[in-house]
Amino acid sequence: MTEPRWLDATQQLHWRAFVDGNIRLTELLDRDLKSKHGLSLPEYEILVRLSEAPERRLRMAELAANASQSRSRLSHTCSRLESKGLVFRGGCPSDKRGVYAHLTEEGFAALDRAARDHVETVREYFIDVIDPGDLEAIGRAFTAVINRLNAD
Amino acid sequence: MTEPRWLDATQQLHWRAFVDGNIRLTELLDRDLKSKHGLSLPEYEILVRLSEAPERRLRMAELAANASQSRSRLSHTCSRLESKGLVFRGGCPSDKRGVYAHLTEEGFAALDRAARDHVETVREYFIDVIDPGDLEAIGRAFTAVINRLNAD
DNA sequence: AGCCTTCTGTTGAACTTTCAACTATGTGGG
DNA sequence: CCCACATAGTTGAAAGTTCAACAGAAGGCT
Repeated sequence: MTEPRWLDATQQLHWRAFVDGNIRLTELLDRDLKSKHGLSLPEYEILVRLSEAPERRLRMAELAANASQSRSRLSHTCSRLESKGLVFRGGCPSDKRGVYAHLTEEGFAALDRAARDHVETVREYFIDVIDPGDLEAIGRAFTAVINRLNAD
Repeated sequence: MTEPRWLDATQQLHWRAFVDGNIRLTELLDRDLKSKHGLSLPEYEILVRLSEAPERRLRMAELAANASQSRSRLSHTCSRLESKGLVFRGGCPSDKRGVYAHLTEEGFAALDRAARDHVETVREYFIDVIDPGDLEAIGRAFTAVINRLNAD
């Protein structure tokens, strides 16, 4: 067993700031959406992906991949969203195994309402408190992380 | 109702890269710890805080605050860690309501083992794939976020 | 065709987190 | 001292997530 390459003091400081800030920011955004719109952050993310898809519908597998959720989890979450009337599921003609999740009109309206508040909160606690250059750095860095993850 | 200040295209790109990369990175780290050491990321975080505290013990409330968990959640998580023998709870002499969570020797050893793998994974998927300057930017940015959150 | 393997999505059970009480102790004011 | 009120931590049930197993359909091979 070789000695691991521990982070140096500065790296550690930055990493920990990220871990802490990230947890707390995520929690805040989740609470904010829940209290104002009855949507959890993962639910919100699903609605966003659907709203951006052609015809506002996506196959379950693709939606799961876009939202970085397991299929099982998406299945459960979709059932909840369906019972709220924000989403409905329809079959896929070309592949009888397939299922399309569609955003309903009501779902689109709910997303629109939620997004208006959400963006305001994201600004208030993130965008507006950091340096524009640092935002670019974050975008660059996490794009690199995604590429690294995709390389597996 | 005023029109919200939507993010511009570039801000949106960076923010989304962060949201996606962050989810996937967190998931990877969690899975990695679980499969190799049977610890979830939140459990790991708790052990880390305890290991750094004087005498490797902290009051429940303080531990909850450090690890950004609710008291209730910490209580449940601690029970699990206790049943694994990694933590034990003892009373507080000066405040009879109080409870100290202590890291056991076994807990410390388990944390040490886990940390060696964890740091390697953090490097592999984060530290080593991003620019050192971007890491600084991330540290700076999330420190600002934390300060903003604390201002409430 | 028949068979075997892979892929899609769902299901139910186990586990974790959240939420709303609740107990017990501390604190400050009359 | 006594009371009301705040604080520490726990609890159990509800809600959400993970995990393993499953049914049905597609694809490929002989």
